[in-house]
Amino acid sequence: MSRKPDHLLGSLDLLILKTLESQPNHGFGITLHIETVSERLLTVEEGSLYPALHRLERDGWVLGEWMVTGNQRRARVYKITAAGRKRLVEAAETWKNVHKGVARILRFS
Amino acid sequence: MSRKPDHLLGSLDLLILKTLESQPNHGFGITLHIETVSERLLTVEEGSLYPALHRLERDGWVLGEWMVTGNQRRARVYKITAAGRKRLVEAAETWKNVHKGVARILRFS
DNA sequence: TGACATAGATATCTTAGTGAGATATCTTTG
DNA sequence: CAAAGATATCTCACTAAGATATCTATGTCA
Repeated sequence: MSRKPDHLLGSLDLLILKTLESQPNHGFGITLHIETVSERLLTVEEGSLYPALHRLERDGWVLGEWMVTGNQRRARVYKITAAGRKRLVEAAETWKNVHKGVARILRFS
Repeated sequence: MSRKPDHLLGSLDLLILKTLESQPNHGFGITLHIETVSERLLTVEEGSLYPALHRLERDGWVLGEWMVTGNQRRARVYKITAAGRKRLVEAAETWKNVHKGVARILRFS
């Protein structure tokens, strides 16, 4: 299957926020979640994911902290913030509207 | 209504090709078509549209020529090419798959 | 005449996403 | 034990799309 560039079509922030809605998770876990739940329709490159997480944290939509575990493995766990939840609602709304708009074009052109 | 950057989410090429599928049209007409058929859910900025048309022409998906009319008004009319039709099918497929993937995340997270 | 719609172009800017490479630890298996 | 593969994060260089803003010009209508 040829992987097209830009195949996430600007929905990565939405996907991350939605993934964190129900529970905190770390970057790698978020990737797995998105790929699993989408049944491999979506893939997430590390080079897209980590910058996206940093952006989301910078903008206050998520809060990350280094996980403290028994072992030495480092993992940065992200929680969605209150602002992030509002942002999620907004982003989902936008996404649905764009989808609706595009669907209308695909049907009636 | 606040206009978000990138609100077309990478779907502009698809929208243009789909618009041209049934009949040739010029840039301004394409804009009107997309905005009308989407019932104003989508808007197309000139600064996005014309570069997109030039890209599509450069890549051979559409063919443009200056319309010859009785008056002095210039308009460049674009037709979709055979390659463009294939590209359209592909792009619509990709779009549907991404949509399906995102929808799964939005439902089951 | 002035306003507005039609029609097209482009320069600059920001941003997202990719690809590639780097680092490091943990687990499994030969 | 050693190698391989999975887990986990990060960053740099690059490309490309889309937004904003501005410009030109014509046609129409009040």
